[in-house]
Amino acid sequence: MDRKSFARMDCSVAQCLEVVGEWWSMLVVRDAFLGVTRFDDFQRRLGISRNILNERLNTLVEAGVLIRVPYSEHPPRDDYRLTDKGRDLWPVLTTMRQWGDRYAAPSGPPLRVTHKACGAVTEAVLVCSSCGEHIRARDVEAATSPGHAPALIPQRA
Amino acid sequence: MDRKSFARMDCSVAQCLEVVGEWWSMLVVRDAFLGVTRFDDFQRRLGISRNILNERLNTLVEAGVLIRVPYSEHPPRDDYRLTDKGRDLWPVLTTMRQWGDRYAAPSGPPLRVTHKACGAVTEAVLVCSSCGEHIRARDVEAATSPGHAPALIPQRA
DNA sequence: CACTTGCGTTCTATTATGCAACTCACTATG
DNA sequence: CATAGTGAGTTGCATAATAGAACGCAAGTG
Repeated sequence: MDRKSFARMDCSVAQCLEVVGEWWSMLVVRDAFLGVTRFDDFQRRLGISRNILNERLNTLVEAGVLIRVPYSEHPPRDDYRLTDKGRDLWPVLTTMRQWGDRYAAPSGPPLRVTHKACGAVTEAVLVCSSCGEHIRARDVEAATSPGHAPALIPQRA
Repeated sequence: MDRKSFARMDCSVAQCLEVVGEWWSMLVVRDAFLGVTRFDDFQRRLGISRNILNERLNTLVEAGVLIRVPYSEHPPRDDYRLTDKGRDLWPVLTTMRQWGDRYAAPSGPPLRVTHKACGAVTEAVLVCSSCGEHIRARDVEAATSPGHAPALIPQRA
C-alpha cells in the first residue's frame, strides 16, 4: 500500500510533516544547519544508505528546503544548501533538540548553543508575539479560522 | 531491512525523532493537544488505519508521551492523555504549525491561536533564555559539550 | 436476539528501507 | 600510462512497514 499523504489535510502541522516528516529528512536538515553540503558528507555522518539519501535530497530540493549550488563544472557536482524556507525550519529543529536534551540525553546535551549577541549559552524560549510573555500549551486556545472546517477542533466533553 | 534506529545517535534531535518521528505520530500528538482521547476519535479524524493507530498509540504510551486512563471497567477502555513529557512537545508542534502556516497554507492558517493572558491572536516567537532577544539560526553558534564527540560538528571550509 | 459501539487483531498487497554492488566522470598516484 | 581513489548517484534484492479491509469480542441498546 501507498503511504497515505498528509498533503490534503487542512492542517499546517501535516503540511510541515509532508515536507520534513519522512525518516531521515529532519536529520539531513540538521546537518545542513551544521554546515554539511556534500552528498558524501551527509552519507558518512548519517550512516544512511546512498539511495535513500539521494531520494531525500531530491525531495528536499523539490520542496524548496534545499537548493543545489554547482561547485564543479566538469564532473557536474553540487553543494546542497539551505534556502530561506529551509532556514526557517530552525525553530522546529531547535525545539526538537531541546525536548531531546530534556528527556533523552542521559549524559547531558550533546551540543551547547551560544547566542552570539549576548555570549551566553542559550535555550530558545517561546514567547507570545503580542505581549512577550512565555507561552505553553495551557496558555493558549485554538479556534478555526474563517473558511476552515470547524471540525478541526473536536467538541470537548 | 529494518529501518535504522536513531536511538544510538548522540543527538537530541535524533532522540526526539525516535519518539515522534514516525509517520502519523506527530499528528496523533496534535490531536491529543486538541482534546482527542478515544481510539475511534483519533481514527476517524486522522483517517489512519486501525492497526497503525494501535501501534502508534502503544509506542507513544511506552515512550511516556501518552498515558492510558481507564474510563470503563467492564469493557476495559482507556482514554489516551498527554503526560507532562507529551505536553512539552507543544513547542515542537507549534513551530511546525507556524512553518506550515507560512509556507503551505494557501488559504491562510487553518487555526487561530489566542494567548489567554493577553487576549491577542498570537504567534510563538523564539527568544534567548539569557537576554530575551529574538533568535534565529544565524544568531547562534554550536559547540560540542565536554564528553561528546567533536565530530558532531563538521569542519567548516 | 439482532444491532451498534469501541477497540483491537489478523491478513494481504503494495511500498519503503537498507545494503551491497555497479556505473560514470574525473583526479591523484606510482 | 596504468591503476587506484573520489564524488555522486543507480540498480537489484531481501526484509520491514503501511494501508485497507475483514474478523473477533465484549458490552450496551432496541
